[in-house]
Amino acid sequence: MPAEISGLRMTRQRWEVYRLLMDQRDHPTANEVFMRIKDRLPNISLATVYNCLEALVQHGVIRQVNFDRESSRFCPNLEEHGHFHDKRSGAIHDVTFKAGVNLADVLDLPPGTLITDIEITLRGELPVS
Amino acid sequence: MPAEISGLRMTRQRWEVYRLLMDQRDHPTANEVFMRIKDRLPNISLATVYNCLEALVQHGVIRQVNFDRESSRFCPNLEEHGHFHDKRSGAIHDVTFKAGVNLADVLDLPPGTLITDIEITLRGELPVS
DNA sequence: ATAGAAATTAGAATTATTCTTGCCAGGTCA
DNA sequence: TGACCTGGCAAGAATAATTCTAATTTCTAT
Repeated sequence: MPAEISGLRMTRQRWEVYRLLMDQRDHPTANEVFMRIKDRLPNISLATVYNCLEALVQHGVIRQVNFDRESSRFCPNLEEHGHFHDKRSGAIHDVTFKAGVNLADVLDLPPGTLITDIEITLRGELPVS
Repeated sequence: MPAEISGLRMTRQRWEVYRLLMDQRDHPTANEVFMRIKDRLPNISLATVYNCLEALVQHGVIRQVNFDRESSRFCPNLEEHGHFHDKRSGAIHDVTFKAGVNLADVLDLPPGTLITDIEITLRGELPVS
């Protein structure tokens, strides 16, 4: 376990939460993290899971993703990307832009606008394949 | 008051909620709608405001907008657009695409994907002007 | 007018998240 | 080494937005 990540001091709990997200990149909720992590940390509390996730988000190590008013989900992908929610399976997939596209370029914003954060959410159905 | 809008039967309460949103297009929350509407309907309940907003959303007459896990906000603009949240003023502004841009075209999605809904949220600061 | 359906109301219930408090571990400095 | 001190953790209480429930009122169609 590294001493810190992006300036955030690692603890056993933070490290396990982080590893879990890196290993299972299916955008779990705080509660799902809590349930999955019990194997390794049987005594961890839900509040600690929330604390760890918040600390990781605040240090830019993971991202928090919201769909409507559902429980927040967490994502270790730091590349600029959006999220596609497949109604059929319920799964959430990362979506990237086609090469060369800069989202700020296709939006009509007053010149000089400073954008600090962009969030893109899609809902629909993947092809049956 | 029309008998219905988009197939939704109008009632006094629904009509006033709808008018309020059309007149004050600043993306109020359910609670803000509730407080503002008391002038006209002193006996309306918050539950009714929620019911009316839900009915209007479900019939596609208005849109529900979420920022992170804050209270939902409501928007009468049915054009395809995103929302920019100005950190300086706290205000929310509608953002449209530049002419000729189709968002689905700039995203990397498996061919055949059916998109039913797109949501774009920006955060940042407008120029001081 | 009247029966049945739908909408409204008030308040209770729910749920995700945050807060509070006490405790414990690990690092620091003498 | 040993007392201290800071920060993190655990457990459960508290919060806030929203939804649900049950009872009443209003509509609609006959």
